[in-house]
Amino acid sequence: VARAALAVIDREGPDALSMRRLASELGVGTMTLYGYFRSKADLLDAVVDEAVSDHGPLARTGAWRDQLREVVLEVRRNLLRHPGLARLRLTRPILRPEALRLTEVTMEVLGEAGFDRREAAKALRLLFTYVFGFATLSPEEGTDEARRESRAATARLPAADYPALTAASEELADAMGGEEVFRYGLERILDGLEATLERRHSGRKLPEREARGHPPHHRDHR
Amino acid sequence: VARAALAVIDREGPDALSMRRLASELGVGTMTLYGYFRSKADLLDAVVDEAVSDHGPLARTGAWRDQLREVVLEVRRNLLRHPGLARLRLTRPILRPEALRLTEVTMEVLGEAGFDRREAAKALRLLFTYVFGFATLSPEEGTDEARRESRAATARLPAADYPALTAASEELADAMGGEEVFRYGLERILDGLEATLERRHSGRKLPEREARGHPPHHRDHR
DNA sequence: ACCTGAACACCGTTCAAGT
DNA sequence: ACCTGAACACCGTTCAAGT
Repeated sequence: VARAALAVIDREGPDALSMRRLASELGVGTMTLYGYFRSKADLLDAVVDEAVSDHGPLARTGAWRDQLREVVLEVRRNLLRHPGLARLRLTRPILRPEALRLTEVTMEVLGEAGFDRREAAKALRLLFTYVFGFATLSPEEGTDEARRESRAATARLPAADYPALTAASEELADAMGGEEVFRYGLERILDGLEATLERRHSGRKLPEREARGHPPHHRDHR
Repeated sequence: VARAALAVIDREGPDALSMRRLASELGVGTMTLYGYFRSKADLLDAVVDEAVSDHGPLARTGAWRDQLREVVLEVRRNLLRHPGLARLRLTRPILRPEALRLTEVTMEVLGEAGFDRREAAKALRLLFTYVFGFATLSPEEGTDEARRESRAATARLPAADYPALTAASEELADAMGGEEVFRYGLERILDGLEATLERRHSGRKLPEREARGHPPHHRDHR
């Protein structure tokens, strides 16, 4: 039942999915669907679950950095498989056991790498925020148009007031999406996690202020 | 005109804004709005522009890392000022000159730090993906509920199959949102950018494969 | 010209009536 | 019990008629 809804979304986008549309697609009365799902939100939850559950097994070999990359790329592949769902998933947290396998593996890897539970949870959030954010901010299907719009917008700017943007017009358009841009950001995040870990291993702990979430040298503007 | 729409969204959320609703709010006929905007999408563009334009001036002092943090926090403050708009902004690229001031400053800072244009564009994308992703994935208003749901979900899991998640149940709930979690991720990203820069300064260039977007040791699974 | 009510083609959901 | 058509309270937008 949810699979039919997923098919509609994959084919025509999430806006095309209506209860009436889906019902006629299935050859039943509209209200019949309410026998299976209490509301449309319920139905969408089921669709997301359906889509999330079909990820492959994860090879747990190699250094922690390689394993983290593997898990993030698996999440990304999952998101790209059903592009129309990325935005829906932003507001529907991952809660089902099958989907939490990826979270579990990530937490295990982070733990083995040397992060304590508190930091591992935050590192996990960073990684997932990035994959989900990138998938919705830079959807694969919209990249070409985003590039055109970016180029047009930077071309219109007065070079005197916007020297950096006009000079980097082409590079900015390129960076509107695509696998290479995604990979660059991911490696930087992994670099960042590695740096914290090295700092810890070398005996130097984080300064107390930052450990509490106050980055050094930061003046609060409120 | 757009300001009235923004007020409705701020007050009752983006779903409450309809052409009919806004028209009656303004005491005019529904179709009068179509004299100002060609469609609802047009109206929403104007609303986003309205909201984006009200950011303060940026102090450009300090090390590049501090400046980048400042700019990212300014974008975040902007997003938090109109929480209902975060999701809308995901699909509406920043194109208006005023909004591009922040982009310009970011590119300038990255350039002065030592990134070439190509890399600066990708670093910019990473930073913006993170703020926007965090704002939509972990909205301030939804954090409490997300924490409850997270706790409930991890509590339901069999500890034998999910050792890391059940052990870190509390930490994971804490990491569902909030300023400290945001800051942690931001500092990691800045660490990552710093690491690339240091690698470059020390004369060691990125290995050719990674420079082209192929991270080292990665086996493509497709 | 400018504004707008009626109408059209849709929604999600409630409710009561069908089998 | 299970299914569902009609109805309700909404949408965005077109079109033609009002001033």
